[in-house]
Amino acid sequence: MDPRTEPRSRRERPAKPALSRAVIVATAMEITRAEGLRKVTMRRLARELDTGPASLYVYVSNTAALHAAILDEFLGTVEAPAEGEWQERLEGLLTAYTSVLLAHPGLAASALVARPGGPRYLALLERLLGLLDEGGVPGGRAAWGVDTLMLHATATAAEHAGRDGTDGEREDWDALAHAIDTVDERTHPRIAALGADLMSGAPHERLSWGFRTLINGIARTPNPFAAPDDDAAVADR
Amino acid sequence: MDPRTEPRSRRERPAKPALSRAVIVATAMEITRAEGLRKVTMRRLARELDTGPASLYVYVSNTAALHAAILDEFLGTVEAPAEGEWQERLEGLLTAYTSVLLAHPGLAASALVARPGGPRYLALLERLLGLLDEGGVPGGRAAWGVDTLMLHATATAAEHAGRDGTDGEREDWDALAHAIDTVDERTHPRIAALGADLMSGAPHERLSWGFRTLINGIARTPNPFAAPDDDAAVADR
DNA sequence: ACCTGAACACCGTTCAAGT
DNA sequence: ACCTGAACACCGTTCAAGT
Repeated sequence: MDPRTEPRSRRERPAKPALSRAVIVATAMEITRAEGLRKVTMRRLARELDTGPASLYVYVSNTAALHAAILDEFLGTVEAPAEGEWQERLEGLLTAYTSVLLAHPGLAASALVARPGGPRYLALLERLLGLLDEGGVPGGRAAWGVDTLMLHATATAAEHAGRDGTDGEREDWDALAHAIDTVDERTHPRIAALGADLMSGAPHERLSWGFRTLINGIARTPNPFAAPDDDAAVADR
Repeated sequence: MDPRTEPRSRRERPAKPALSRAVIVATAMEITRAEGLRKVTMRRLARELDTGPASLYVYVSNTAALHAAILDEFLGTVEAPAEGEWQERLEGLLTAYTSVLLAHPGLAASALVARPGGPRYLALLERLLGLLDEGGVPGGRAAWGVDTLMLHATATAAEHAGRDGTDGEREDWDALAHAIDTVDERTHPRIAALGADLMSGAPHERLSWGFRTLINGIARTPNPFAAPDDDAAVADR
């Protein structure tokens, strides 16, 4: 088994795989895991599968649909915490969702634009609604709130996944921090007064505060479309 | 001045404009207004300016920086309402910001990724912080909350600007609505119970509820990083 | 009937070679 | 010293022509 004596082709191709939707999606997920969703292009996929890009259109209607299928697949890996108060489990589930998006650059941006509706998405939705119900949040508020919570998680991930961390991103942050630091206190009194508070906190602390903020707001903001269920009181935290 | 007798070249070129950052940004804004930010590419811009794409890199470091400059310019057109309670004016200002993003497809997506830090962005931030201060929201919560409010507005706009409204978008929505309608009530009890509530409400009603939800949450969720200012009480609405 | 090569219409960015 | 033509390395999608 000495790797030096073992002959090895540059890339092991077990014959040529028969094309199918399943093979395409599986290959796309491999690329996503290795290099991020941005590299999952029709042409790249075709190259990987030893065919021309036109062939893929027999199984996948377009790039957006392919990305949506990959997203739903990844949603299956979101794990909910098993213990704690309902708020903690809710926050944990949302944090896990955010982490999955952050782990694969480009996934978040796609989740923001694609209307997800696959089975894994529905399962995640159900879990979120279950936790809100457990916390006594009225149905109408939970129904609208769950969208807001998902949007917050997705948008936060998209914001962070945008920057490749390479170069200009740090500069942008520094530039904003400097602009806030040196702002004219006559024209921008509030920014000057708050100063460092505006840039404080690690990303995960900001995310956690955002979830708690939303949960508190959802619990106490009546949905004007739902049956009157406004008597519920939920404790702040 | 009869337009039929007035000779008119296919495109009036007042000689060839001297290249400069200002000319590039101005031309880019024209394209954005007419066809959306997505059409603002280095090559398209170069074509419009009668030169090669390489020439633009003398004045603009890359496409992302150009898009950020355009965004900040558009932020200057966000108008705040002059009357009403602080919550109404805050919601109005955020709605105006959202409308600007929605008016120019691609702007929202860019706002989500680019760290905005231009003068118009700072002015908008100041106005938002001023309104939160007027409402008695403690500084630490306002400092973190303002980011959350902007993110919610930006993400909502990005979500809606993604769909060109052309074709597959309606199908996606119908598919999700159908999936929710026909969900198995044993595996997905909460989705089944809430049913139509999950899809109810016009986009602007959802957006408004989202802002109110966030404002309510921000006012009553302590910022763990700021000085203790937890005694503030703000009425629900 | 099913599949796909080749084409159409684009991209961002760099760099060597010109003025 | 300054500017840019041309090249490199890509895109998504369609459709006529093949098997």
